[in-house]
Amino acid sequence: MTNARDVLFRTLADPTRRAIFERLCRQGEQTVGALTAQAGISQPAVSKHLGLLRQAGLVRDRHEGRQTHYSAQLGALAPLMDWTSEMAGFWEARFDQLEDLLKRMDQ
Amino acid sequence: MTNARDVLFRTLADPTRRAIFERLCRQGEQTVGALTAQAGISQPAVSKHLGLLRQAGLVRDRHEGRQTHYSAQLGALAPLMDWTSEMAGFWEARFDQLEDLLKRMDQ
DNA sequence: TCAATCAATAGCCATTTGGTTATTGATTTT
DNA sequence: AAAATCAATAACCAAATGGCTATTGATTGA
Repeated sequence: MTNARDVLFRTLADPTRRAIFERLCRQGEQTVGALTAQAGISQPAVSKHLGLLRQAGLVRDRHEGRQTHYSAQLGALAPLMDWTSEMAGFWEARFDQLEDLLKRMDQ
Repeated sequence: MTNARDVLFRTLADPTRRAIFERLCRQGEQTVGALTAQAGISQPAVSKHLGLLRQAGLVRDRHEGRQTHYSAQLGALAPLMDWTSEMAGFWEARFDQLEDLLKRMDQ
C-alpha cells in the first residue's frame, strides 16, 4: 500500500535528512565521516539517515576501503516533480472548466 | 529555525493528509463532511489534517452556515518546485564542472 | 423551543521517529 | 601483530505523530 511516492515524501520530510541530501547535491560525493563532521549529530544517526535515503533511491553508496562514499541520485526526484505538475494540472483543468462555464453563460 | 519549506515537506509527508489535498486539487472545494465520507478516518481526524494543511498554506477555508468548505491553494506548492529545480541545478552545475575538467584533460 | 447536524477542540493512547551510547566487523597504519 | 580508524548495527529512550471517543459551539430544521 505504501508506494514509492509515499517513501519519497516521508524521506524528505525530516530537515536533518534533507540537509544531508542537499549537501550531496551541492557538493557531490561525500564520505560518512565528512557528512557527520557538519551534521551536528552522531555518526550512527547520520548512517541511519543515509540508510533511509538509500532505501528511497535518493542516494547510492560506493565502498572504498573502510570508507563509504555517498552521492545523490537526482533521478529519484522525478516522482516529486511529476506529482507537483499533476496537481497543477488538475488545478488548471478545473480553471478551464470554469472558464468554459462562464463562456456558455455569456451566450 | 523551522521555515516554510520544512513545514511544507512535513505536511505533505503523511499519505492520508496528502490524499485529502489531492482530492481538493482534483475536485475543487469540498466540505469537511464530504472529505470525511471517503477518507476512511473520523471527522475529528480529518479536521486535524485540514488544520495542518491550512497552517502550511496548502488550503483555505470558507465558512457557510454550519459547514466549512476547503479548497486547495496551489501557489503553496511553489517552494516545493523551487527546491526541486534548485537541487537539479546543483547537479547540473557539477556535471558542467566535470565536463570542463574532461575537456581540459583532453587537451 | 427543542432536536438534529456540522465542524472544531479536548483529552487520551499506541506507534513511529530521530536521537543517543555501546559494540562489532572490516580495513589501515604503526 | 597490535592499535587505530571508519561505518554499520543493536539496544534503548524521549518526543512527536496520527488516530480515537467525547464534548462543545454554532447553525438549521421541525
